[in-house]
Amino acid sequence: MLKVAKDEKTEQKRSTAQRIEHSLMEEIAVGELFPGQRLDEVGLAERFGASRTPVREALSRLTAQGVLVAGEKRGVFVAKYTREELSQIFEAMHEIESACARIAATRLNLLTRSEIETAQTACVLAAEGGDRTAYLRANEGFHMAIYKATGNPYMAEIALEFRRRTGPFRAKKFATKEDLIASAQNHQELIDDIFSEDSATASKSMRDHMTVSFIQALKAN
Amino acid sequence: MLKVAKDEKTEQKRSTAQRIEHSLMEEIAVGELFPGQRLDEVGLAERFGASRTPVREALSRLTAQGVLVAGEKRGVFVAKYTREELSQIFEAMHEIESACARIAATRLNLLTRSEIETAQTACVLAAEGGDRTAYLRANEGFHMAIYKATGNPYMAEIALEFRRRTGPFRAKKFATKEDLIASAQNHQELIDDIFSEDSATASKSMRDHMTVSFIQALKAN
DNA sequence: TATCACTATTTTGTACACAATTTGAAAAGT
DNA sequence: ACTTTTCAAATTGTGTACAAAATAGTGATA
Repeated sequence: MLKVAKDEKTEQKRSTAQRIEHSLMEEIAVGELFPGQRLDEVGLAERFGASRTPVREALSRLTAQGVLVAGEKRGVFVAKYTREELSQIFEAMHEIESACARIAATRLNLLTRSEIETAQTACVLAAEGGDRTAYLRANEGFHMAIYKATGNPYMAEIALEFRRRTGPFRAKKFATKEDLIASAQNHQELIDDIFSEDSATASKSMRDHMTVSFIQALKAN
Repeated sequence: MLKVAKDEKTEQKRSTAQRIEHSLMEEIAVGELFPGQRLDEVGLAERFGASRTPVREALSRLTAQGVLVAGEKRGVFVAKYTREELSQIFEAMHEIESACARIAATRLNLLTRSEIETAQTACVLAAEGGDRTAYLRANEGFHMAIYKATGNPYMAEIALEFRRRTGPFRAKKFATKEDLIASAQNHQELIDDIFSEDSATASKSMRDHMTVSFIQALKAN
């Protein structure tokens, strides 16, 4: 198979339902679908050129993941959180991220160190270039490299789930090039502490990083 | 509405799909459906007197929650974990439970203290009666009372999700009445430490409780 | 006997249609 | 003018049918 075919497979995944699910997830993460927006089954069916059945399956799964919520009225909506709820979500994410850093610090190896550094390089490049979208992606990659370094796919899974749920809200805080550069510098300190292989230091450093990040995000929402 | 009607509503919830979802979740938690077992869409449809449509929705949601997994062959299966995977899941659960205990210790109030004590009373009663099923339920209630005491529904949500995923595996370790009583006594120590309102003590106590619990569970699986 | 190919059967994915709720609005009555 | 009731339209939930895909089984050939 050629590269193109592989890319197509990555895009199409398997079924129509999965294609719709991933498309919606992407649109929510990027912010094309804004929080609170209602998702109409028939409308989506027309948009994707499918029937309601696969659309329903996609919506159902996204709801189970917490990316969408069933409103008290009819319809499902892109999850929208009050500042209070956002604060609670960030508190939970805070705990999980720092647990990841703590575990990762005890399990580092050459491969995972290298992957974290590579991801950080991408962050720095995107920040210096002032490319906001690229930085958002690189930032995800950086945190995912840390998740992977835990060697625990289940920790990684929940960390990633929170990251998805909060994506639209965290993205807001990156307005200027200076924001990007400041974030990338924060990463560097975090890396140093994780690479010290002292779990307490790593955990505390991640706590600080996330605290800063969340306070900025709360201000922007 | 009469009490009976309310119970019926609790049982039926809302839609056929949700009824099936909860029934399956229950059966998995109790162990009627054992890990690795294949779930057949048409078979379930007949069993629940419904068509494949709501069955598919239920299976889809349970898969998104990690209770079921899509096998490499056809069909969905009750999640089955190797001892290695189980160990990783327990590690993650370990982190989350102790984070819950830490947060709960800082946010206790009269209501949540009372709810934790009530849940513990139910545990002790079930343990002394040697009623394994009742103890399993009471134990869930006890941990859920702690989750609730965090005041953070999102922490509670992920903790509960792990609890569901590991239900069948943790249940195995409760074989004799002595197992139940020992577990209930462990609870009491944990309560004392959480009620001390010192977050570090509470967290450490939960870590110890879960460590013991998981080691026993790993032995039994 | 083993391997390959082809067919048949099971199973999954999607479309469509219908039934059951719910919401919103209009109309009627106080 | 405000409440209540009724009705219509939109929307969701479920059943059924059909198409596509995959697995298992059977047979043929080397």
